Formats: sequence, C-alpha cells, structure tokens
Amino acid sequence: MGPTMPPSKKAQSPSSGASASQGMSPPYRQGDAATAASEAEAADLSLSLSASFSKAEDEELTSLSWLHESTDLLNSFSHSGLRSVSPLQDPDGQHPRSPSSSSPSPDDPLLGDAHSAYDLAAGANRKPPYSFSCLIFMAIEDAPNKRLPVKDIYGWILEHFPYFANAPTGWKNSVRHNLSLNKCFKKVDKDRSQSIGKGSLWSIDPEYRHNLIQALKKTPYHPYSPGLATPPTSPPTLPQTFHHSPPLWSGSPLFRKNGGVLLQVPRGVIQNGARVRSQALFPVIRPLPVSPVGSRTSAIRSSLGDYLSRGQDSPSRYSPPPCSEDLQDDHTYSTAKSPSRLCSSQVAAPSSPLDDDDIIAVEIQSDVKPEPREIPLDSHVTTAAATYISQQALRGQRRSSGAGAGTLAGSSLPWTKNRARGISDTLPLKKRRAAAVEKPPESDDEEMKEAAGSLLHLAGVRACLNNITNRTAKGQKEQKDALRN
DNA sequence: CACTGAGTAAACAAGT
DNA sequence: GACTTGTTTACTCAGT
Repeated sequence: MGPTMPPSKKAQSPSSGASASQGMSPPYRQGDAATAASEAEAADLSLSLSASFSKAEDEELTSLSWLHESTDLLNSFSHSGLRSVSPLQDPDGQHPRSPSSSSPSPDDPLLGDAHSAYDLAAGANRKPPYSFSCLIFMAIEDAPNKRLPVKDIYGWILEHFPYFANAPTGWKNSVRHNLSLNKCFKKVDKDRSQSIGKGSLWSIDPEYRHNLIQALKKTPYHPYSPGLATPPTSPPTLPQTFHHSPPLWSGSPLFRKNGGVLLQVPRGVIQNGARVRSQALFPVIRPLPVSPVGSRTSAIRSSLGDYLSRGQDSPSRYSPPPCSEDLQDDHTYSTAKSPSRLCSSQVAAPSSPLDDDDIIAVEIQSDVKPEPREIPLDSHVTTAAATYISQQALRGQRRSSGAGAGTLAGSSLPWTKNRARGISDTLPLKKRRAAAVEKPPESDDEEMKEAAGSLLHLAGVRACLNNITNRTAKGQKEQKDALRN
C-alpha cells in the first residue's frame, strides 16, 4: 500500500454509488452469428419470446445466475471474435472493422459488416467487450467464495479471454488499478488459514454489486448489439445500450435454451436497425432484456401477451405504460448516451401496423415538446416498441436540456473509490428532476419500458432512413391534425 | 469546450 | 534483489 493512500479511500461512503452507477462499457461491437435467420423465424419470434420469458422467469435468473449458469458462455464469447470498437482498445485500430474481415457486400453493407465482424478465429485477438471492472466482477463472481486474489483474477481473465494472453502486460496493471480505484471491489482480510501468499482477497462490495451487475448487463455483446451493424461509414459513436439483461449472444445459455431463436433476426432487421441507429432515431437495438428480475420478465411477457391476445390488427389498442420522467434514477445505467430518447404517454399507430414500409407514427405526449416520429418497425410488436422509442426520445430531450455530458448524465463513477463525489455531483439528473417536476414512481414503468425495448429489439427495428427524415415533418402535421379531430 | 468514463503507463511502497 | 501486490497520479481518448 502506498504511503500516500488517503485513509478515506476505502472508507468512503458508498451512498453515491447506490444512486448513480455509471456506464462502464464503451461501445463495443461484436460479430454476427445469426446470419441465416429467416423472415419466417422472425415471425415466430414473439411466440418464442413468450416461452423464453417463461423459462427465464421460472428459473428466476437472479443476479448473475445467468453468468454462473455456464462458464462456456464466457468461453464462447472469448473465442467468438467479439470485438471492441473502442479505438483505444480495439487491436484493429480506430476503425471498428477488422482489417482481416471481409469487406461487406455492396448489396448488403450493413449485414456484410456484421458478418465480417464475426470472426470466429479472431477471438484471441479481440479484446472482450467488457470493461476491466466487469471482468473483475465476473471473475470474482465466478469464484466459489466470491473472493479472489489478484493472481486468480488474472487467471480467470486469461482463462476466459485468451486475448489477454498475448496482450501487453499492462492489462494486469489495469486490473489492479481497477481493484484499487473502484469502490465496487474491496479487499477481504486474508484468512490466515489460507496460504494464498501475499496480497489480499478481493471481493465485491455488496453495496455496489448491483452497479456491477448493471454495468455487465448493459454491455452490448450479442450479434445485434448496436455497435454490430454499424455501417462502415457511420460515425464511431455508438450510443451505449443499457441492458438489464443477461447476455443473449449465441453463447448465452438462455439463447441456447430457446434454440437460438432469440437472436435470430432477419437480415433486414439488422440492416435497418443499424440504419436507424445511425440516424440517432433508434439509438440502440437492445438485446432481449430477459431480466433477472422476475417482475421484469413478467412485464415483458405481459406486454407481449397483451399484444398476442389482441392480434396484429389492433396494435393501437395497446396501452403503453405511463412514461417515466427519467430512467436513470432507478437504474443508474442510463442510456444517456443515446442521442434520442422518448417518453410517450400515447402511441399512435396506423390501422395497419405493417404498411409497405413498416412505418408507424409515434406521438409523444408528455411534459416535453411533442416530437412525433415515424418509427419503422419490422414486426408486429410495434406498439410496445413504439413506446420504448418514444421513451428514448424523451430521454434524449431531457438529457439535452440538462446535465451535459453523456454517460450517465454527468454522474461520475460514484463507485470509484477516489473519485467519489457528493450527491450533488453524482446526480445531476436528480437535481434536474427535482427542479423540474415531481414525478410518479417509475419502477413498474421501468419494467414496461424495458419490456417495450426488448420487444422492439426482438421484433427488429426496421428503419428506413429516408422515410424517417422525409416523413417526420409530415407525420407531425398529421398527428396534430388527428389530435385536433 | 468542458466534462466524464475508461484504459494505460508509470512511480512508489510494501510484502513475499 | 526480484517479483508481486496495492495505491496513486497523470495522461489520452471517445463520447456527449
């Protein structure tokens, strides 16, 4: 221990961390595995979803049970060529595309990009899409006693992520740096009966465990994560997704349990979803948030069941949940990086949810300026998805109106030991909210938002760039007229 | 432009 | 003395 270590380092109150956990993972992309999914399969998504949710809920995937469920989940990942788009970390350099990857098809640039990103042979050369905090967290969580010495943390990382075997040794320094810096990790008094040599055992601070779980969950890891389908010409800025879901990439146990259907999205979905995201209309295509929380899966299933029971011909009857003021309060892993967030209290859908362009209009009625948008959707789960979309837009509006910088809306890693700040510093959103309006409880709302988001993701967000841009103004006018009538 | 998160490098001290 | 562990600082970069 350094002589200059401030005594407050380990003794800092974790209060701030409980309220404003941070986004930890830079945007990452990963390879595409489900390349051959058919449209017909996508059509069955909703049905499969229902079963998936049932399974998830029945199994009550609490906490990181999904992580423990199968270590080959991580192995699959580490060998699957999932790649980072972080210019700093991606061994490919600043361009997210691997030089070894094949060029995207001219006819299908987005999918081609997705395909090329998936390099099964490059796993050991790809940095895992987890921050060191997440890696450490997973390592410790994977330990029987939930505590590990640094050496074993190294070993776990090396075991599961061969990338580090050949990586510069600095990553160990980074691990130690994270352990020391991150309040989520705390040293455990070494049991003298244990001869682990020098050093301490590291464990997860229970008070921050949730933060780490959230950070881990939000890591976009599966082939349809936002970063994946980024067209080569799109800017490198990838809005961060905040998933409250276990990894549903191809190695995910949950994925396998459901025959892989969860990730099987038609090609068009990928393409257009990315297109939408590149337009900052759909900042994210969220992985299916099969949440560890049973209530959340219930909410998802409920919303889906609602839709299924109504049929596709009446999506407009779907009653979206009341919008929330801010999603960032409850789960601090906000999607603050998402450029557009919406909160809708009403979703107006066309009589036919699947018109030629699969476009629906979303109208936002909230305390913020309505911003009707035409949301291209791929499938019939349009209303729930539209709800999510609108919520995203509202978020964006709120964010733009308040606390500046993006990730986590200015909250600054409250779990970071020597960066802990006061509440006023870590919760700018709360401050804004307090200054704005009192808001209703949003726990249930959160569930529904995530449900909507997952439905959106699973349905596959199909966006037509031109349609969006060209129809926005028109849609606004039409919706205003409709309201008047 | 300022701020933040994350990664990295480096220095240093202490323990083994 | 070499190595490991732990802490801290400083810096860069991406994103907003």
